[in-house]
Amino acid sequence: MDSYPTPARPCSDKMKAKTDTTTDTPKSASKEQRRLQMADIARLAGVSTSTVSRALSGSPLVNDETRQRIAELARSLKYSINVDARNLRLKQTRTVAVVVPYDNETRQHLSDPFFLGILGSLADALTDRGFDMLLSRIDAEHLDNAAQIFDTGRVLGVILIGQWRHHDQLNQLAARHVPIVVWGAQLPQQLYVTVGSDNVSGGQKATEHLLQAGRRNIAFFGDIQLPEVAQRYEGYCRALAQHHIAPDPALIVPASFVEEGGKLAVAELCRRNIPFDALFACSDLLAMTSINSLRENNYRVPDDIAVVGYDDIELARYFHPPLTTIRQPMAQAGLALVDALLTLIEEGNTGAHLLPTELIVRTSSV
Amino acid sequence: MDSYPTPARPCSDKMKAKTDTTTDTPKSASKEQRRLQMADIARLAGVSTSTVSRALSGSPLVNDETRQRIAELARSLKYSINVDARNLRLKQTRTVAVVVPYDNETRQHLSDPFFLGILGSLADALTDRGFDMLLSRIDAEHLDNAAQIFDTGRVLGVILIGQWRHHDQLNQLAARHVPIVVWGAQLPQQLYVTVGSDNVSGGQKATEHLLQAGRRNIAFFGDIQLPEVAQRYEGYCRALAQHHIAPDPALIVPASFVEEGGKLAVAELCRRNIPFDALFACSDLLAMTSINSLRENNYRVPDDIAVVGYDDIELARYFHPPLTTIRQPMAQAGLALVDALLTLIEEGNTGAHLLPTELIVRTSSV
DNA sequence: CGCATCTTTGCAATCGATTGCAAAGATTTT
DNA sequence: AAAATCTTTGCAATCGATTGCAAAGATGCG
Repeated sequence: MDSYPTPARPCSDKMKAKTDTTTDTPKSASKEQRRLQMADIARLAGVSTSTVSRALSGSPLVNDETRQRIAELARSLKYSINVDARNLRLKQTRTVAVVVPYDNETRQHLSDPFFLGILGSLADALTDRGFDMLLSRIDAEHLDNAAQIFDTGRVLGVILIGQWRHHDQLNQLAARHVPIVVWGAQLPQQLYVTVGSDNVSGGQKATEHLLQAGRRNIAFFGDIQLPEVAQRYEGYCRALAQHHIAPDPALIVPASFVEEGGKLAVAELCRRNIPFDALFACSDLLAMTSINSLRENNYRVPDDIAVVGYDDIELARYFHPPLTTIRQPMAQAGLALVDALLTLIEEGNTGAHLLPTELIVRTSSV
Repeated sequence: MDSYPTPARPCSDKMKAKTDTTTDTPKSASKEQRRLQMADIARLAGVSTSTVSRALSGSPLVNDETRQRIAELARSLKYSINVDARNLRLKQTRTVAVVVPYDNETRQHLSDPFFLGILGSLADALTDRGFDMLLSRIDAEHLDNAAQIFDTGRVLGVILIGQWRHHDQLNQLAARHVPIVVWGAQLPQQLYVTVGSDNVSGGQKATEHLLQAGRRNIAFFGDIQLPEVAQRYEGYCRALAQHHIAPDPALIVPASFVEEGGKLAVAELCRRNIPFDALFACSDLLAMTSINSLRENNYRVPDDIAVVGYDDIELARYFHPPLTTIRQPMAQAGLALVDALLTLIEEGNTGAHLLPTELIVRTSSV
């Protein structure tokens, strides 16, 4: 592995010192002016860099009038402090890593609208709190690589969007004291912090809603290997149990979130000729592709098949028919993830955070 | 403005020096071990930091066997280099800023699926080339604030997703030699680099397609204040002109990209009782919300009104009816933006980049 | 007027890496 | 065996900021 690339443009200290004594190199200085630094401000203000540093950081050790002058100068020259140097000296940073796993097999990159939405919500939450956001992608099969970005010291913690099947890797990270918060489901023996919606009650609400509508053969579309989906499935089973219905294994289709998941799942049900009158899909995307397939197979939605999705992505309401779904509070999600990370760093692990879900009834189910 | 916050956790150099001579402070050292640094590796390997540095960066100046040993040690201890320190010394960075404007009035944050998609595509392109991505948001009315992140020295350039109406501000940035590439339309007297799809030909293709289908009263939905939309409008006019049709001002509705844009636009047309048999919407989102409104007003799509969108977001094909649209090549977009930025930095401004558009015919128009 | 106190500033060490140069050790040449 | 060369390593300066301490200047008090 080529972890430590050779620097592209070496620079010679001694040569620099030489040219310093001479006047400006005419060629490069003409266009590409050197970035402004604190020493420049100091020179122009006739003070030392100490004073500039103190002035700009609001230290009481500097005369008010001096501070004004320096601040004005810095502003007028559009000087911005070199954050790398500052971070190095202070051993601190205001940057948070946000990591999005991608599935190496399906090459599915950052495409699910729900995850993209979370990203937007995170950008908002971090910006509001004055943090920068370093976005990166990692192979979903090696979530533990998320630690690397932390080890480089550029970020104070990591937010990982998507838990996948790698509970163990995440536990290892937590054991190494990597400050990490994961969007996903809370699991037993979990050392890391999760933020996620209450999947069990979400699944239960969706199923209960379909049962209330008189449906009895409710198909479940989703990959139970994924913890979040597994919990939604548990909610599904609970709701059925309350109505004294045993879950029918034939109605459980392990549809993945990939592109044609819904199509394949519907085809599977049709092929096996299994009667069903409702469908709970574990994501809105899955619900939408499923509805399209149902339509192609001459099922009417909701008349023949009532459909409930999950997520409440923005387009759910614009779909035809508008999608009944379980809303995960996206705006809250970003805030909750950021707060969880900051709390983790300051106070240690305070456990998992569950966000409430809400049944949004539109016309795909009634 | 509070641009220079006071550091939260000051650290005393002299005190550090004192504790260094004593043994470990039992309390803090027990759990929160200090981050590993090059000096540690050097000490454990029995060499100097120079050698470690050279070994990890693959310099030929170090003995192969020594390099092996050091590399192995670093790997086993999961040592990662401190990127801030390295960047500071080398005066270089492998980080690119990606800036997404948000509309302060509508508080519309990062929600259009197309922009989110570009983001994903950028994340891919940057990761592939070994760059990190620093994501931030700025007020769309002050695009020039995008320079600030560059002035801090943390990024080698800026990619701005969305041009809005602020051609002038962007030109100022370019004049200041901020390396910036903008997703948007090429305009006259443009100093900065843009990457965008060929909006004129895109608009033309969409309109031509509707004309071919025999439609004659084609409504145009979009905010012509935005350069990209203006160009699509120009394409619309050209196509009409080729068929000797004069654009009818009554059919031009300045729908914005906000949530209920389509609904309002359709309502406006209905209210004014203007006959139309086709609709070209300047984004898929707009097309979708418009179709929903049309349906509520008892128009059939495409029988009564043929609709063409723009973008070809993933959900366009899953919509009902599946959306005819102009595809902007999203995956290419990320690559093109990154390449344009790198070229700009290395070779200076080489002009605007136009990506081809493609008419994707689905059932909303035929 | 002299000395103590307070306010304001600058010097210099420091953060963790990189690299030119010098020098030690190994190897070859004469 | 001595000199020349090559290989490998370490020293120390450097990147741009921060901050403890010392010191200069201003002010107050007896």
